[in-house]
Amino acid sequence: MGRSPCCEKAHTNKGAWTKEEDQKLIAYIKAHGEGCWRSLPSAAGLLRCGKSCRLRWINYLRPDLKRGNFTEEEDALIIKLHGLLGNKWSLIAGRLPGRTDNEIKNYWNTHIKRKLLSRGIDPQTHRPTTGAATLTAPQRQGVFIPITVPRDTAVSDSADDGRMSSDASHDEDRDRCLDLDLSMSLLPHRSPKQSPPSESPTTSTAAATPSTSSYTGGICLCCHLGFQSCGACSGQPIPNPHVFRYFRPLEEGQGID
DNA sequence: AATCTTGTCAACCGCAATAGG
DNA sequence: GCCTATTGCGGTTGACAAGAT
Repeated sequence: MGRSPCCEKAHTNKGAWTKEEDQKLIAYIKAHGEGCWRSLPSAAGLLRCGKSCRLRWINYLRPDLKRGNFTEEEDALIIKLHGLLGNKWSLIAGRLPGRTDNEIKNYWNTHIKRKLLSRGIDPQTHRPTTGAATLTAPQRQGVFIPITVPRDTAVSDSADDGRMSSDASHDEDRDRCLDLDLSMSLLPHRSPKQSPPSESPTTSTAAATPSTSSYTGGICLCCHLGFQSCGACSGQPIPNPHVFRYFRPLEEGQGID
């Protein structure tokens, strides 16, 4: 039998949205807010399924969308995040204010993929296309990251209010280990009323903002995932008690451009 | 000018995760 | 704990535009 369709397909429009439909959707959401996508179409007088309305709003009509070309900084950030997260477009989008997962996915498939290939980098594994035949499981899962971000790219600082650690550590470790400082909350997202904005100086994005807890130490993502001796954390707790941190040692001869 | 090819991106589809009863 | 409804995500498609022939 299978599951029932998300909506009565016989009575819904498909394809490109008209201006009238857009206006109805915008007006409804302005009046009632987001959510209840299932019942929204009928309530808003739209012959669309809820899914379609949600997608239209999120990808096109939301007022906080940036639109326009991606900057070099965004490019670099997407590449870095893809290297860590793989095709988790919504997670990547969460780190790029004003960008949607769909937009990033499209941009990746049409621009960045080609860009990486032209540089001789496999866009899936983020490794040089030559000699990348045998990959370990962690590598296939995107744990290994290519070093494709130019040293002078200001991603870490400008795009992320200083959370990316590019300061201070201009020692040997800086050349040996790329600290992406990609923090993921271990705990449920805290609603704004519970979290004074100034409370978490080390986390900028709302989605990554951990709540206070009794956690006593951060966790290296490699160790958490069970990869033995990642080398970067040496099993030591990470100062920020609420985050995973990912480190990837550079390989011999592999440098930051 | 007409046709073909390629690139772009909005939208759809199916599945998985989550919420609620 | 189970079942169903709903939401969210990622892969894919198809319409349209731009460029090439």
